[in-house]
Amino acid sequence: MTDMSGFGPVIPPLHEEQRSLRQQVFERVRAAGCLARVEIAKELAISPASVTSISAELIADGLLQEVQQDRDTGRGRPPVAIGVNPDAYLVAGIKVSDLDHTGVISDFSGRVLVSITRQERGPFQSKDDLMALIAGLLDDLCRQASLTRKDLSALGIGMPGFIDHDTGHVIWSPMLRGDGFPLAKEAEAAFGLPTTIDNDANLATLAELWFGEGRTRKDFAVVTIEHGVGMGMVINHRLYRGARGLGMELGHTKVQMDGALCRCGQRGCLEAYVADYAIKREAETALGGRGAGEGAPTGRLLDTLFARAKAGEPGARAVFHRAGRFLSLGLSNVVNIFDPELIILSGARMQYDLLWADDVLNDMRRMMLDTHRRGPDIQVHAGGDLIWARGAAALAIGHLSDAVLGTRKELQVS
Amino acid sequence: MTDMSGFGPVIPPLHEEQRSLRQQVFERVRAAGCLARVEIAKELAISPASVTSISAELIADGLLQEVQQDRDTGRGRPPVAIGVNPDAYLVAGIKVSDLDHTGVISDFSGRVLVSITRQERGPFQSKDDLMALIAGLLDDLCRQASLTRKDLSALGIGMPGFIDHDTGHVIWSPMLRGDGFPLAKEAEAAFGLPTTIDNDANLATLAELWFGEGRTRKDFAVVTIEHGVGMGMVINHRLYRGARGLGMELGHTKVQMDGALCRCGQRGCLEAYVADYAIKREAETALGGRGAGEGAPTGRLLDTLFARAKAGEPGARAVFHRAGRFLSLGLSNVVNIFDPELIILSGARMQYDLLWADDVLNDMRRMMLDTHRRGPDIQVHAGGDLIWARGAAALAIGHLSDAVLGTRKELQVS
DNA sequence: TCATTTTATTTTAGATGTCAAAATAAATAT
DNA sequence: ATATTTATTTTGACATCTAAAATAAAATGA
Repeated sequence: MTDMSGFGPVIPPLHEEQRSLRQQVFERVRAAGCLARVEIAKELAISPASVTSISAELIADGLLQEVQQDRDTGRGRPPVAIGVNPDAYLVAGIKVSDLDHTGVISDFSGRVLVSITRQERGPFQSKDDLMALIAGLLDDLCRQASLTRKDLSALGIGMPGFIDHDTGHVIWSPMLRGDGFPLAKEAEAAFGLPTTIDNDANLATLAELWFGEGRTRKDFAVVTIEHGVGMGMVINHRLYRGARGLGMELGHTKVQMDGALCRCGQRGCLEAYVADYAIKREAETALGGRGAGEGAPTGRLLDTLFARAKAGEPGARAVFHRAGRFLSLGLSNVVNIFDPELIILSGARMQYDLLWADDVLNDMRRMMLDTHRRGPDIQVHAGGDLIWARGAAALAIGHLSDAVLGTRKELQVS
Repeated sequence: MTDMSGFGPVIPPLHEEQRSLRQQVFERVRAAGCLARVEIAKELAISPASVTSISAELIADGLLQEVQQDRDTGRGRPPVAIGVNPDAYLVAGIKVSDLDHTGVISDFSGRVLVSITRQERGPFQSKDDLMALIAGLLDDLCRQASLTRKDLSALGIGMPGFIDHDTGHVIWSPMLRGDGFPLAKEAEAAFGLPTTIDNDANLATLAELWFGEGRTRKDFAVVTIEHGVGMGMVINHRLYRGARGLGMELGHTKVQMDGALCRCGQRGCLEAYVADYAIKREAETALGGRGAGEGAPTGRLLDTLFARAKAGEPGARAVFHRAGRFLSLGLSNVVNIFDPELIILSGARMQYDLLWADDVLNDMRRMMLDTHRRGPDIQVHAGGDLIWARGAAALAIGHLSDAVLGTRKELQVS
């Protein structure tokens, strides 16, 4: 270091991180459902006077509204609670995948108005096929809700693969044969809606952050087992997407040198031991033709395998046992890296409870560093398909409210 | 979700993250070395009027000063640059380890006034031994600089192990036989200096963030190979320590189920293949007694092994080759998780260039997901021992300047 | 040389956002 | 009905930041 070169981190101006009081008040009300002005003032440590003027503005803008609450208070003037105005905006959230597609229309308070679930296997070869699929889901949703696209204010889309949320580009997706393309931009053009996109694991994580257990947690990880293995990470109440937007690919971290073949073409990826397709290919061997028949869908095959394992069949048990062991190894790596207070195991495959049996979690704890503290809480959310679409809706609402609250500029479809 | 329960993340008030303009101006000047008022205004997108008043205040407080610069400008009134006042405070940074201990005294502008390096193997059994070691280093530094402890304003201490920076507790350290203890607090009491502590890998990372290549990078990882394998991660210009303060333990992520024995007692840790001691135990076998003699220090043994490998001896090469392969696997996991733009390999063992030979880095790139983008830059900093102590000094300066700038409260030894 | 131009900084006079304190409102308790 | 309690709003003040004008300090060009 020469004398005049300076030192210390070169931090860019912080305008983006600064959340205005206006925005903080809104987010606090949204988080609480409804909240009296006094409580807002107390929680944010600002004066009641400020809360009055800010909330008056937000109410005038139609974003918040006063809500009636049942009296259970003691003496004194009763507080009047403020909540998000559900009718401020409507948004759609859509998640497409290689088989299961889901969608919701949600109001501005996060309530799901209508939802759809559809199973439809590709072939999705071109981006046009994909756009058509999304358009179909969007139209079905609108029809079901007796709305038109014009009634919506934002759209969130999720899909598997490498999705660059920041730029709105699909870099690569197993659903897409060709090159990636700027999905967000094209969806905005096609549907006339400001569109935000993300990968499916991040949607599940957003759903937990916005609607689930993660709401009150500062940091947590969500690990999904579907066709692949995904992870989403919340750091300091925000979804962390990796330094350049494409990280958190737990499924492709290596757990074995020159190990099992992964669909990504490499060897030893966690996914190649734990994902859907990895279990399936072992199931075919283990069941030895006594399975659900040649060419049966993965779900049927795995269900059969699981039943056999539960019935005590050694071959079937061994398949789940190995998958569980590698999962525990992968989870211990997450703990050793991130030290989260909570890990949520999410996704339909979590119905196979052998994957997270006690011995799996004990294995994980054994492989964690001993720092004389409680390990992370583990929760399993085998919940329904709608999780994904609700995450997409959260994506849309988040983007929308940032746009509306951040600057006063009108939201524009650029 | 019921109706009144709210949704969206529950974010606590942001007072801590809000950096005052005062602080931003200071940090920008520090980062640049010296900077004219106009440029500060431009970079922070604030008015020159604000810069005038803020910088006047900072100069009056003795934190900044106007500095003379050579004129190379065109017409117009020449800008007058502002820089950190080096004499505002002095701090000490000390890093202790199982063998090599280093320390520096640095002025407020980060310049190293005096430094010491000492080799001294334990036994450090009790915290008293450790405190005595630190006291000795501190006194040596002061003597060498003709200062007393009272001339210093802050102390940063780093050591290997699980160090909880936030609470100032040593949870566990290989240097300590017994339980952990509140090192920061006890050092404050013993030396009369506000003390901040961290683990050694984080010091190396801070040194890069404050003084090195990392200054201009938003995100990067530092991987250290010493007696163990450590990692530090910078996310958004800040050192990230994991959700609960004890993460980033790359050395103990598992790269092999039931693999090689690690000094932590578990099997398959990356460290058990790549660290100092892991190579050493293979070296003893590979050299078969032709090494540096029974009981030779690790460094001598590894140097011998490296020389043999460079000379082409197959057994010696094989040892480095295996370590390199596992290192590449570990690094690819870092990339797949964090997607950093830069990875810095740091530490004295990086002088063994076989560890990061082209085929190792190519292996790493092969194991990274292909996202059609450039992989992370890789840099190797085999630099001197002072890195660690300078990182500790950065820790102290950062803490000190936050305290001085954040609130106007006088810094107090609590 | 000295007015002109250019660029940097400071001064000045608001605009804005926030708060403390006082005033008002709306309930319960006596 | 009146006092008490709690919530909210109003008011006036203060601090922060800005735009615009004024001033400062240099090079340029007559």
